Amino acid sequence: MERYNTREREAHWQAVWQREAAFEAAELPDRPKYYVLEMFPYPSGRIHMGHVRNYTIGDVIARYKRARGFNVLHPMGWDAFGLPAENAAIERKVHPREWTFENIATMRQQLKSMGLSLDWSREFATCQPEYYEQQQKLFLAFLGQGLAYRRKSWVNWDPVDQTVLANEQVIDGRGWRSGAPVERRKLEQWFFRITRYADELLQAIETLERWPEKVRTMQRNWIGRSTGAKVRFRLADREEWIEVFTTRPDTLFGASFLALSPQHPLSAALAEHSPELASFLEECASLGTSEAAIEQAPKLGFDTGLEVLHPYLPEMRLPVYVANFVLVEYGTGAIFGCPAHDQRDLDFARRYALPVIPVVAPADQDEETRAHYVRHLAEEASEAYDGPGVVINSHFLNDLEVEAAKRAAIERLEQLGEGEGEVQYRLRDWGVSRQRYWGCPIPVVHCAGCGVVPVPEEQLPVTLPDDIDLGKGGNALEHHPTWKHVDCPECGAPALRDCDTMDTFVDSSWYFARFCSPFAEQPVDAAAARYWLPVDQYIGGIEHAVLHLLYSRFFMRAMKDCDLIDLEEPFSSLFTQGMVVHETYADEKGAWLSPAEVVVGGGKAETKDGRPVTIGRIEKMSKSKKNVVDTDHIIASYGADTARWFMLSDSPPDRDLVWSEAGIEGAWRFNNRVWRLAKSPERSMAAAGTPMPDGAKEGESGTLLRQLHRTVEGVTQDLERFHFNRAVARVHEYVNALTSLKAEDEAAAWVRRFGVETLVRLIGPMMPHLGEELWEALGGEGLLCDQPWPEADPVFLVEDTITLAVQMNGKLRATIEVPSDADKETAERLALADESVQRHLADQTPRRVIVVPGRVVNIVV
RNA sequence: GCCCGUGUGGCGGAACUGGUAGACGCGCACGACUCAAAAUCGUGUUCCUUCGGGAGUGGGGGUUCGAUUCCCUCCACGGGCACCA
Repeated sequence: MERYNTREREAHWQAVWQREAAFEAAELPDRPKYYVLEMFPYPSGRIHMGHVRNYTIGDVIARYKRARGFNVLHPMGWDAFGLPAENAAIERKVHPREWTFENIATMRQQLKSMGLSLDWSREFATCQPEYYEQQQKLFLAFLGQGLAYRRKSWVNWDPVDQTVLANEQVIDGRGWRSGAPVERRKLEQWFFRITRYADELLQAIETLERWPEKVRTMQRNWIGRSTGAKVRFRLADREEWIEVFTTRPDTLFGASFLALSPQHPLSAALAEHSPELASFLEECASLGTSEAAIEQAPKLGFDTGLEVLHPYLPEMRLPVYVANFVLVEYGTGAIFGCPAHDQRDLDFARRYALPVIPVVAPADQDEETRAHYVRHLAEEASEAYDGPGVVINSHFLNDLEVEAAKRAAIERLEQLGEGEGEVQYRLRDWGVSRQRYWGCPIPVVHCAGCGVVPVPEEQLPVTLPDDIDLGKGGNALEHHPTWKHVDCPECGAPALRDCDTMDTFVDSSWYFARFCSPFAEQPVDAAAARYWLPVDQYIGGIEHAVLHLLYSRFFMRAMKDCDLIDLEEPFSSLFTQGMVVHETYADEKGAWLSPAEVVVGGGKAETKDGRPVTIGRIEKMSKSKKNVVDTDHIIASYGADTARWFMLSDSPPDRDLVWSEAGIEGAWRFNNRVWRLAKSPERSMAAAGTPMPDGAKEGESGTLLRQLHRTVEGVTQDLERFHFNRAVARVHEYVNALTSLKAEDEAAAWVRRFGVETLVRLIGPMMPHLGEELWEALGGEGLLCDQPWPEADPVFLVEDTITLAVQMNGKLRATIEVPSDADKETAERLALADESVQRHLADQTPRRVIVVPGRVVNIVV
């Protein structure tokens, strides 16, 4: 039997699409646009199954929207700066640029073999000077607006590699590469003022209706808005104040101490005159920052000997501690401790024998219970009470509910001038400086006389030097003999370039906007951006739920404030797909085995030479567990369409997809089945373009026609809702019906031909190569990718008769055929007349009959 | 600890707004074709059953004529955040 040669035919159609420039987009103002984008890949080496899934989903949407008449933009590029390139350079002695572009070449080829409807004419890599020049312009624009600024900040410092580490690069308090204990250092760093938009970014989450609720929640939590008060505690004996932030001003009368962060400026100042404090601060700095270390670390403090005055009770004095659990980054870096109603404060108070003063009690306690509650909490409890209730022991706040007490407390603070209501965010400004070579250079010069001087626009781009020695560790740009030495653009005196590069998240925060006009002389061309943006459908992994997606939202606002774009929200609809996972295999010694080394069948597995294999957990594909399936191998064996079909068929796209050999085999069978169905001559010959014969609506042909239109309707709905697995199931059902159409008359021949043509149109977005192949075989005009989407004819969506379920007391007893327009009385009469119903009814009289037209008849006895 | 998800056959999963649970696929079994195998096609496949039925969507309870769907509660798994004052 003739077989479908995927390798040859898929390559053929890819070449045709390329030759015809089928997917190159242009701005066509009279047509509705649709911008679909998948998160662009980091060129790490090769495409993995996660990419295949991501780009398959995006391509289905792109091709479907194109068929629906949209002017589709579907571009691709490379997130090409980053640490792995530098590591490869060190390990393999290749230049990061060379390594990166080799990977890009490989991965581009792999993506092309998937048959994606991408506009390759817009391709760029973020490491190209043409791209990062524009990014440097953005940086300078931000600088001009006060959105980029410089300040000293605490960083994770790797003393061996001589570099700053991101939080994610610190594992159990040690540098991820050097293994050396990480130090806290204060360095001059560049920041983007994302906090300026904290409230706006939070508010606007409500408008992102087509984003997953999960992502919206994560962003809300990340921004972390909390309302409370700033309170000034005056130091006894000095005209100085310590500011604290609290969300519980209602518990101020329960305060028994103040605590400063070890990094609080006052802590450092005091340590200058106190060796004991200095050594305590050192101890705090050396403590691990890992989760485990934090969990186990006791609450330690150092009594500074200072005292502050209570803002409401000037006669009351509170001791000031430095405490290891107070974060410098949040609030003011200082807290007041209310042990009765905060667990951490209670732990601390018990350790240092500080007073515990209950000031909130659960409402509706009788006198005795309350007395017991207060005594217990004050004297022995190890758990603080942070529940609701009424305020006690608190002068003017007494008997108020907690929320009312907060308002009253703030009001009094403001009257006294000792504080005011305030909103705090967890969100901090975005530190973008990286002491790395392979990134976008920060376009400023440091001049002894003029300070920080922006590089003038005509001198951009500030390009990375090629002759670089990455072997020395630390910042290679810093070590470069000549690169950093320039004349100050303002005064002409010898000056130094900023040797830091930008965080790679900067590169990905605006690339989607650049795709609208990838070769423009400014970051974005206003007309192109106005036409294409926002991205209508963005697709990617949940791992970017916060950083990338939040930074991009920030960037659009920042660019808007620089008059570079007129947009706030970059992505109107977001879809986060699940991971591709696979069984893990281990041999008798516990060593991991790759799927290629294992033969699986009937729930058992062994190696190819017959040794026993243990089937382990299903996990994300990873090199370390060896449960990786090679994409090239799959595409070479089964073709891209089969891989795509399988990606869509088994699981809903937002859940994890279990890759299985059996699953891909099933998709392969279906691929061939459709090919044979459409290729068999008796099905494709007759009836092209002729009007529907009279008899087609009757009998077997009529049944198939109705199913055809139902399928079109259903698949359309499914694709709109990202229910690809259901669309696949529907197409399966439809193919089953189409194959079993037995009639041989003229009407059947016509329906068969029309049925196959419709099938080809429906599978086009999902299996595009096979679609083109069969479109051609059917004698279709032009390319399938330019054909309109089939329309369901409502006439065929209504049935003459419907099946009605008949229940007795909610249990199914029969099904009956009734005319689809039958009224309640008819349905009830037919149901009661049913033989099976009569048998179950015996002598009983129905007490009640509920008829839901079109659904069910329930007889209650 | 707090905040989200998710629990349905041997497996992946369907079931729109409370109305025939298990669509479709995988796997398995049997059959057809074949000298044989592969491929292909067909039939069956939730469990129990005395073949009348009965049970069943993580467990328990509730609302309803009727619950996978709504409410309460507990359990398991997954994810996010986490000394955030």
